Amino acid sequence: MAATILVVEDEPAIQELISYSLRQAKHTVFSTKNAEEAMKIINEALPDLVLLDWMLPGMSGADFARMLRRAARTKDIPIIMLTARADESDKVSGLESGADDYVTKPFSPRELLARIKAVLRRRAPEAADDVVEIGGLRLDSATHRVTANEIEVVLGPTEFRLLHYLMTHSERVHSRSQLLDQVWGDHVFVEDRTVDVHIRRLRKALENVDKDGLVQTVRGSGYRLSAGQAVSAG
Amino acid sequence: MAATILVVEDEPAIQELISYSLRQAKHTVFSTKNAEEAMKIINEALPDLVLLDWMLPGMSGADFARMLRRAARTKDIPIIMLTARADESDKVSGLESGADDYVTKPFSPRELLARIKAVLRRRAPEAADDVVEIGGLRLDSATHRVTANEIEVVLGPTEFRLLHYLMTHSERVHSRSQLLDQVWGDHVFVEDRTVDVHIRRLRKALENVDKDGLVQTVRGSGYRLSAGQAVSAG
DNA sequence: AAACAGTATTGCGGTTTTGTGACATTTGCA
DNA sequence: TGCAAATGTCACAAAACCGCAATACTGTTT
Repeated sequence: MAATILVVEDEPAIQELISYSLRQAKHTVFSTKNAEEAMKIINEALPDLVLLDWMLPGMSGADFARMLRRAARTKDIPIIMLTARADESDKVSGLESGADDYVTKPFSPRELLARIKAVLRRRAPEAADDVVEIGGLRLDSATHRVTANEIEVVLGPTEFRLLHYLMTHSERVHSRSQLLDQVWGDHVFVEDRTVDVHIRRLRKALENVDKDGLVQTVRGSGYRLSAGQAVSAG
Repeated sequence: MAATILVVEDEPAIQELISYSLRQAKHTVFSTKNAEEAMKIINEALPDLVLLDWMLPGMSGADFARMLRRAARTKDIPIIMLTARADESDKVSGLESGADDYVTKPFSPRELLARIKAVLRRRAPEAADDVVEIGGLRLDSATHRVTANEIEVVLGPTEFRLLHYLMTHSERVHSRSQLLDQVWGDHVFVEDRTVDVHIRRLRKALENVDKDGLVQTVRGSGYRLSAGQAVSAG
């Protein structure tokens, strides 16, 4: 959800407003007043999206958009054009130049954010309908369901993600820290012990379909999901 | 089968005839005399199809079609061109400009409707199905009716579209944003939470026929319509 | 066997996400 | 013009979740 956005807008006031609200929404913002500088920034690192003013000193926004569209490296970056209300033909040429959407000034920060969200979502590859199946347990991310023998296992969001990760990386041992990074997200400050709790919740839910044995503890290392059962001698 | 159609035609008589027969066929119609106005309408919300007169005052139909094809947001809208006579070169250029089909004047409303149906079907293979039935709930988009066990369920327009979408894309989880895009429209700006309210209204209506369990909440992800029950062991 | 270190369980307070009913507007029509 | 249906937002209640920490276990090491 949080993305890196390049804002190309010469009016300081609008520039300020946009940057502020984008940052407020957890996005990372780079901003410039003209196309030339924007180009430099893009050369450094590709943003996830470009907010481009239609009227710019020097190279116009439309021309800049077209340029981005022509270069292989930048042609897939979503572009949202900022146009002045008045003339409709601007919108037309704006979109023709390759923009994914446009927002007419004046606009509310809220609207801008909604548009950004929509464009980013549209660009994101349709979540592949991936279905994983291991040891008689089946997880379908499209329908967001986990079943075993036709019986559904009800899981909370975190347990679902955790199981998803374990299933797509089965047979391997994952330390608690690794799980926190992969399942909770990078740089999240949560106790290692919390993983235990979620593993516990996951196992409990799997007990209902007799599949709790799939989640195994590897003492001193972490956890592992494995179809091969852990046999305790004894 | 009911669709939203934008008619761009400058001759009042023909305009009238077309609008009348389209509405008769349950389509929603927007109409204008020229490309410029048409652009404004499209900026508001995308129609499912555009009926475009080849000859238009100002920007020509062909140019307008090309323009639509170039813009990312509109390039997938089906276009049917209305040409003055069976002039081969017109047809050719018409199709070249990006039209999906063409109809030569004079034409019968019947022929026009057939072409429209064909084009829409080609574009949306799955939406062509007029009747959907899931979990004992039956929705007929032709008669705009929803029934369960012979009993009719009364729904408002939005709830109807929402249910229709969910039924034609059942089992899958849809986020609120996705639902807004699909059910409300491409360029509308409303709160995510609004979806909740309509889901609520939909469920309430379905309660009358004991089918409200079909609409399920997937916490953290969105909603899903499913015939399968969530069986959670205690 | 006692001391340890690593795990399993549970209960709980605090949050976040949903469900709901009420309300202000807008829209279509009578 | 006035009414009724349809809609988008709110504010508050209800649920579902989370992460933590205290406590109970388990397997190892000395």
